[in-house]
Amino acid sequence: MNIGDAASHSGLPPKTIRYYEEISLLKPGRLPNGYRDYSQNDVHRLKFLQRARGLGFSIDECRNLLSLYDDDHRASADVKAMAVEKIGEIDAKIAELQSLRDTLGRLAKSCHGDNRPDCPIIDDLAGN
Amino acid sequence: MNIGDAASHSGLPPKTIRYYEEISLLKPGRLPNGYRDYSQNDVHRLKFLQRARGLGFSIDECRNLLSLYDDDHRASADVKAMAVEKIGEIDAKIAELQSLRDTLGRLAKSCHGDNRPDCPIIDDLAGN
DNA sequence: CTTGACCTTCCAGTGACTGGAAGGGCTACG
DNA sequence: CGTAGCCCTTCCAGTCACTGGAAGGTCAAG
Repeated sequence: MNIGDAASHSGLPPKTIRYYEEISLLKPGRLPNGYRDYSQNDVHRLKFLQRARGLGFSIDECRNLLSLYDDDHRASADVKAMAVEKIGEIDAKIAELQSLRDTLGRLAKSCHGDNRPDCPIIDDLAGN
Repeated sequence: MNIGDAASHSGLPPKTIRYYEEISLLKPGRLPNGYRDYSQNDVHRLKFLQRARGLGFSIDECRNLLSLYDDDHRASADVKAMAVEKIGEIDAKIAELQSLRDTLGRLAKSCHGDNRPDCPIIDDLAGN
């Protein structure tokens, strides 16, 4: 299967797929004309990567997940530990964004938002 | 004021301050020995940038905010519009993370997390 | 005079792609 | 057989917002 087909089957752009190969996340075969040739297994890996990236795992984490995926004897606890840690990170990020949102919301609410120049948002940013 | 003092007053590392100068967010004076010399106004701009970046504004948005900050006659509506747009982006990001969190939480909960190899998290990533 | 902290510039790397140029391959149509 | 148009290849550069490090100049204290 050509890279274009692998792209449409996996939901990843060709550029990204080549990049994943460059950083050794998969190694498709090659046809005599030099074109990459993707097997069903390669496409599975690509879909796996697409989902894991979509869930917020970094490339390095994906590499770990793939090696767990490849290892039939791994303990599910290893995978669960990664998921739980990632959940913690996501929760922290949500809390941080929530606090930003609250601050900005408060500022926006206190700003009359008309043609006059005085603006509590700018005042706050300026430290007043 | 030296860059080190500007750094401690603004809460930004010297490297970042030099970078901000490189991308024309401020232009401190120079002493005869070549050292950068930061005025009170420069330090205000740096603090302003530190707060705005902390609120999640991009560098380009900060550039806009600074030009609004510099313009005594700008309408507060202009600033409010940026804040409101940013709030929308933050809300969207929070919703996205929340959905990731829910998915991961569901997967982690369904995984027994023991020494056995079968793992619903990996199965889900693999598309099963 | 030396030590150590500070400053300077410049170059390179991060993460995860993305865009574009230059060139070769493949298929269909006239 | 030529060519048009799409797909493929590699390689280089750019993104964003810094960050690290090397090589060297400056300054104050002891």
